[in-house]
Amino acid sequence: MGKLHRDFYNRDALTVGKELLGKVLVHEADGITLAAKIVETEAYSGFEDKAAHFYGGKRTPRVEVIYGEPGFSYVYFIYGMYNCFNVVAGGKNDPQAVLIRALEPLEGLQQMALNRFSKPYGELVKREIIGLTNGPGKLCKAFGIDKSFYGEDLCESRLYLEDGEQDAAFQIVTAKRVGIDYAEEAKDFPWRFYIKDNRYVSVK
DNA sequence: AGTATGATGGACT
DNA sequence: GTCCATCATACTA
Repeated sequence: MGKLHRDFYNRDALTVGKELLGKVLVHEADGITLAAKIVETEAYSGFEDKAAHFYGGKRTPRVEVIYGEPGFSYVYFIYGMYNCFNVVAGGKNDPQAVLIRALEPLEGLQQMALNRFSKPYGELVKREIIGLTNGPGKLCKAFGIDKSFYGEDLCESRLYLEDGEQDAAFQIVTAKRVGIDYAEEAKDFPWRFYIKDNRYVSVK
């Protein structure tokens, strides 16, 4: 069960987005390990993607990390309340990113419950259990991912990705991306990927 | 089931 | 001042 290394990320976002399904996101925080399987992703790819924060080659401090080496984290703050976590793909000066949209918790459920709802896992009702990590803002809260994780090297830090179980036989569903109605023709690009029938997927 | 609405603040023009 | 790669809650049915 190895940590994913730089070459994995050094491809276009559509490929990386698909292949990230079934992989495991791990955060080692203060002696507590949080781990969860990636079940939903979205690709943001290239200068022509009107939904992407780097559309048209826009290059501001916020998106700078996306123009750098692959395998780093791009975290952004949205709607005044939430953080979203992306993996930088593609090569240098080739902007590609994969938004992690949903996870299936594997380890550290107690801490995730505390992070999300400020109460122990045993007190969660069913919809809260699903709600731990079934959205991009939710999973960041559960994993304790905030702006301080901007630019983390996922190949070298407390936050990383590793291979999933080998028996992960699943079907990949391809769908439109979520929350980008402003993006004209790009809003219909089929660049969202999720594991069919997984209950943690945010939008079916 | 679905639809609507308000929260809340940083990035950018 | 405007725009968000969202979410929780409050409705209607």
